[in-house]
Amino acid sequence: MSEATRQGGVRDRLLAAAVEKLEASGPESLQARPLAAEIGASTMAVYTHFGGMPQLLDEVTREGFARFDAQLACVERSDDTIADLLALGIAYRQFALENPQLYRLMFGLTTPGTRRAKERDLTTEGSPTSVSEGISAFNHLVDAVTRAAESGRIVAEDPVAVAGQIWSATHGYVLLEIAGVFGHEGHGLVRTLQPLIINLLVGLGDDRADVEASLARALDAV
Amino acid sequence: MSEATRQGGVRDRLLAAAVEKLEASGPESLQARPLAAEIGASTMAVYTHFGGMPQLLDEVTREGFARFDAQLACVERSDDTIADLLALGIAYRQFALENPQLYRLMFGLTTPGTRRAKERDLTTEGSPTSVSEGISAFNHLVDAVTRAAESGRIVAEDPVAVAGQIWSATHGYVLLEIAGVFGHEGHGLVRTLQPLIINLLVGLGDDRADVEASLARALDAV
DNA sequence: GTCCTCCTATAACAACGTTATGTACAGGTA
DNA sequence: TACCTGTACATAACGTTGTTATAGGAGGAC
Repeated sequence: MSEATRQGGVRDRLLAAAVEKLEASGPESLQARPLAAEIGASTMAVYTHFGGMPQLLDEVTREGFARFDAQLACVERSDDTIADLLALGIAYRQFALENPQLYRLMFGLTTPGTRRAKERDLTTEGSPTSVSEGISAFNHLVDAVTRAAESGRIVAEDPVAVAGQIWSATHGYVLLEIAGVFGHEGHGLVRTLQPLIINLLVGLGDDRADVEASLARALDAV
Repeated sequence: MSEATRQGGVRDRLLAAAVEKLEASGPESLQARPLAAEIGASTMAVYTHFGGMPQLLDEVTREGFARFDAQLACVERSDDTIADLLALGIAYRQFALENPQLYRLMFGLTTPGTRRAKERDLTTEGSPTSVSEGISAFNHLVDAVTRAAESGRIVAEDPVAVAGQIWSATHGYVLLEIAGVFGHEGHGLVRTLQPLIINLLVGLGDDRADVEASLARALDAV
């Protein structure tokens, strides 16, 4: 373990290997023995550094939200608040499609493969810590909605509720796209997600032509 | 096994026990030994009747879609096509909230707890059979959208695409509600789902007051 | 040097999915 | 009736999983 240990602690390398392996081979491949072997350590490393596989999964979830938050924070702001909102949605979808396994784990949709983690409650399965951290990523959306409302483009008396609506729509679409419902050639994006968000924003008070112009602007900004 | 065998075959009782246990204790509790013991049989019953735990999970998924389809089929039609559409959404949410574990399994969001089912592809994880059967349930929505478009309430040149939009929104909201994001007192329904669908339908061309009237009608019909 | 603490490797345990083996019971054929 | 065939079942075993117990070793405090 002489040279392997050099690049970061055992804990960090274990966590990094877990995140990578999750996306590569799915959650059921996150097993204590192969994971530890991958970084040249023994199984005990999982228990001394995390306490067990469920806690390691929690840390993977936390790491996922951190990356998610970082990616959403990269979205720049312009004077077109709707374009900013749409750009946020584009970044949201991009993260989910690039990290589908991580995305599902983050939102409690992945069942922990660990057998003995039966104490988890169903309704709070998003894991208590991860939900509160997920709020950080959610706040990006609330901010964008608030700015869009302040700019007069949409009506949002309750920005949190409006953000919840947009979140629901995007979340649902992204999961269905990951599941392959819309086909694998990106047809779903222009046939479903873009019209969905456009229609929703029109319903929220914006003009359709203005939304489409903002969408074009957001797509160019990528 | 004298009296236990009487009520239905071993296969049916095994499947019924699996569905019940899934909703009661989560997917990781679907284990061969306890399941077989629950109906007074030995573990081999799982293999003679299903071939293994993954196939049993597939059958549970199929059963879920059958129940889902049956529940959606119960929604009656009226001359208010938007009210019918909303009633379908109400039934959709009701099924998902009453069978959250089954719902997540159906849409491939639950990782099979069985370790050796590694051959599953990520993009087709909705499982090949279940997606095609899920289309049956989806067709209820497409029909409702088509009728709403024909009645002139909304504009839907591509009813399948519009149905996909409504599906995405409802699916996403329901999953977030199951995850407990909107709190557990049903605030999410009136603050998020109802405004979301209303705004979406307004964006699709209907009048806001008409949508709200139809929603009231759909809620009364329950 | 001595002690203390943390981390680690090895080995073992219970439980899981799965498979192999032997047995009991059903239905057809003579 | 007697025999054969095949399906369904119970028992036991195998490999792998998460986890735990135990012993060994590295690095600082005094």
